[in-house]
Amino acid sequence: MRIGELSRRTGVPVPTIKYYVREGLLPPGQLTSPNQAAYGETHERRLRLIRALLDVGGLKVAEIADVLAAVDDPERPLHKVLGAAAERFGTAESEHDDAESAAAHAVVTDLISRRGWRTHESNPAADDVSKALAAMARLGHGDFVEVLDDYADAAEQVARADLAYVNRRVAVEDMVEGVVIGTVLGEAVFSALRRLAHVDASAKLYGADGPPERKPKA
Amino acid sequence: MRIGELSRRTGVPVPTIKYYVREGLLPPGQLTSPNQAAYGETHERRLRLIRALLDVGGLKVAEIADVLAAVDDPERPLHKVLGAAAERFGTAESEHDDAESAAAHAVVTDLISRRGWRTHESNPAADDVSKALAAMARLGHGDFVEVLDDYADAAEQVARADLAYVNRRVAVEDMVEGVVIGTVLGEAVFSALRRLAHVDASAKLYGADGPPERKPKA
DNA sequence: ACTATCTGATAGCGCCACTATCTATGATGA
DNA sequence: TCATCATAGATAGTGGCGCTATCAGATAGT
Repeated sequence: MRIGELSRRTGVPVPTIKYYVREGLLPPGQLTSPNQAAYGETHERRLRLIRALLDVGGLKVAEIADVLAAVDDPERPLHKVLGAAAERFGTAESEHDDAESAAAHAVVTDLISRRGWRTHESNPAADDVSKALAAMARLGHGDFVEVLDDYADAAEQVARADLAYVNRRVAVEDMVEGVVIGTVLGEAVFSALRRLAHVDASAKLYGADGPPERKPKA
Repeated sequence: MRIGELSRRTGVPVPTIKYYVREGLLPPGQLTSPNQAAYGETHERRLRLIRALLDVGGLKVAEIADVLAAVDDPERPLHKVLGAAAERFGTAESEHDDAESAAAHAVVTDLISRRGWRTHESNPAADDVSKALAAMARLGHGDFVEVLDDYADAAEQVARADLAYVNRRVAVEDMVEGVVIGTVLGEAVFSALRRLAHVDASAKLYGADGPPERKPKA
């Protein structure tokens, strides 16, 4: 298959495919002459994965490059693969070391130990949680922590479902790719389901006509 | 308070504050003379909300403008407020009408009716779900639909917790703002908790040393 | 009076995901 | 054979976004 057909099959413009190759997202085609290259089904599949991660998962091109490099490296432990994608926040950068951040960090540390989660508070995801909680606290929603356990229950349930899914189809496809797809696209699925469930819960709580009348802002 | 102090208190540079005012995210200060304006605590609070939505929630400035316009409009029904923020995907645009999209749409319609969710398949979030499922199907993960009910269970649980939280503090703060904060920042919290739970579930399933050895790609 | 600060306006910057254009080469078909 | 088309690889440009720099003219505080 030449690049034109790859483009036709996936709907990705030819210059964009070349761009992905330049950025290391997609391996170059097999050169058959100085200006002809052949692409196979692995290219097509990889290209679809890239577009899904971009369009549905919302990852940036550089993040996708990291993730795919991890996917392609058989030495890389599976649990490190997602660390490459997990840095959706600024990671460090704005190091608020105020009261809210400290309190939020303590809450997260407590949550992890209380639930017996086999992870460490140094996990970047733990920082993300405390960053979000600290932002909420600064907005006067410090008591959001009271629903954290409900959230954690649901997160455990989702994680169990994800792991079972990946584990079940280990022989069928490459497992690591399955983890990436399940994690990134699964997040998009869950997020949208949550919005649907919000509508439902709201309808059940307030009736079909929506919530009660509002008071104007102070 | 003048703009300099507002900037100092929130850590947002003065030109950025002016930019937010231009973009309609922040109301202008009360003019006390042709070139002096006074800002109050509502401005400070609003500014912190903007930064949280931007930094933690990952919303775009234009989306924040929509959401805040809805928040400030007392006529707007509460359940419409989040529609403004819910369009995190391209909404329509790439209207794949292939087999995968049709199948995914049917799956979502079935899920909604099967669970008795009081929402309609025309909800943009439903499109988001089917878009993600269709992308998965194209990647050979069509059987991800089998975990959808686990996801939906968890989503219902989260939604119930969110509604209970918002409902409980209705008198304390403005309710609509609480919904926005809970929804947007809550998503960030849940997403990070899910990543932590993944690590834990993976450790429990495979042992602390991570998953078994990998096979190289075909 | 003098300096720091302010408003409002306009222009520019840096990043990002492409997209356009070009040259030199090779494939394809009447 | 030869005209036409597609391709590889390289470089430059585009449009959107979230700011950021600079300026003129006015005011505040001391």
